[in-house]
Amino acid sequence: MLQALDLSNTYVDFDNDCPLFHDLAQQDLNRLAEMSRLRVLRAGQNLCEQSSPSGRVFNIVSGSAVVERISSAGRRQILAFVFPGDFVGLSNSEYFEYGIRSLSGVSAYEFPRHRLVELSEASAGLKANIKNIRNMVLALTFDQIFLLGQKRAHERLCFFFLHMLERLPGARPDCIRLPMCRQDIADFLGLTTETVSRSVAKLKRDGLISSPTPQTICIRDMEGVRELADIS
Amino acid sequence: MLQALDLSNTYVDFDNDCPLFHDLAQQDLNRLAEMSRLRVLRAGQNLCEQSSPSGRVFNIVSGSAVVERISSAGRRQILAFVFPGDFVGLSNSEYFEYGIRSLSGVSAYEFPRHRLVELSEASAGLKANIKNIRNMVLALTFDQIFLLGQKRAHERLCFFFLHMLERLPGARPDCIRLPMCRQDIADFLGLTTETVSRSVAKLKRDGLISSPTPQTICIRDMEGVRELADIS
DNA sequence: CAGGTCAGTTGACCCGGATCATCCCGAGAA
DNA sequence: TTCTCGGGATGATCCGGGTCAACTGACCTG
Repeated sequence: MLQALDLSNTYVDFDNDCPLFHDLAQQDLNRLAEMSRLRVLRAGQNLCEQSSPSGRVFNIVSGSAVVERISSAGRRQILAFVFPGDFVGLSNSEYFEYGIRSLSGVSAYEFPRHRLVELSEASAGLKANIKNIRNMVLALTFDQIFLLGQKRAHERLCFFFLHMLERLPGARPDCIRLPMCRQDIADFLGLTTETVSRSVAKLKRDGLISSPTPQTICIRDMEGVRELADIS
Repeated sequence: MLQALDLSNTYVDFDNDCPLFHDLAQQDLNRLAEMSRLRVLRAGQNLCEQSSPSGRVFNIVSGSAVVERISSAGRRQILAFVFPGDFVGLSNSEYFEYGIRSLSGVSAYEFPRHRLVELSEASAGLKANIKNIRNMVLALTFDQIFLLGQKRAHERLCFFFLHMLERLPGARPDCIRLPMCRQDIADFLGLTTETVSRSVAKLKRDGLISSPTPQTICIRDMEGVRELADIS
């Protein structure tokens, strides 16, 4: 990982699996590498602050982070969890409408937004990738709106586990290692930590999941979990 | 309105106030007119069906409609209300992730998505407009996620009134004419009709609003309403 | 080892909003 | 005029999840 810090190196570990870099020509990857800057954060630090001037976008390399919004009344809603390969910061209002905070040690490439946009005008591949990311984000937010508006606590949990299964690198149905604490899950699902605990307990009791440690979830009855999650 | 049906006419009432057509060259407007088709719907009809093949986008000319998602369990969440000038259908997955249903008589221009995208590649103005719309939509969905995850019933109502004040053409603080019924408001805010009624009653009692008819809302204490809405 | 801290769980209780039922009222239709 | 019908309001009751507090266990540090 350390050699990635050396930006003078022509080789940069821009992963082809990641939506932003997927199927790009080497030339585009080089351009991206030139304009990028690697940022390394410890747990609990901000990649960007809510309401600060925007103009930068990020691609997560390692670790995990939350995209969160905090109101003047101090209430917090987590808009998304982001993991290695995820691209964040696309909305281009003048100021960030959210903060991005690391859950663990995080490293991420930071790009000046206007330069990335310029390059995307010249590269059909990059442009298509950004478009795909935009659409994915919008689809995810629609799912979340439905979840918050219509689902019960234990249904939200089931949805959350399936969501993590899809998005968390390395997650498998029989072993999902959650990198976030109960408070983060609660603030993502519009619940409290107590309700998250109780809902997990209920799902365990009903034999749908097991949870050897609080951070590990094993899906026991995928059919049942899917049903409750009510995937449309 | 009827003459707009005559698409052979070089003049088409593409309104400059509307985000899609804003500041476009006459040449672009003409191209748009060529590829468009005017659709006229009665109340309760669908502009597009959830899960049907997508590939079309819409610009509302008159009337109002809802963007809704209905789950297999039959629960409904309204993702947005759309009004004259609004542009809908941008997300380009293969199938519509939502249905668009008219609340009243609606007329709307329908564009083939791929042709609109092609034209946007050639027209900087159109491209910028579409980008702005995308960003607006994303900002709105973030607001809605925060609302559904964190706010109380009467706070949701206050937010809703301010939201309508901004988005509903012709709305003024002392007179907001709501084109949707209580059930629609409830399904937008993640509440029930009864709770909507009771919350409106409470806001009236507290002197924040008045409501001469169920469809008319007058904001009496803008400061108080803003406070409760907790605009970030 | 004791003591402190912090995440998570569990129990007791409460309350906001859902549910169910009834009533009201304005718009048509006969 | 009367009847019906559908949207909205209101009352009674219930319950899911919030609130508050106590407890547990892992992991520190002195």
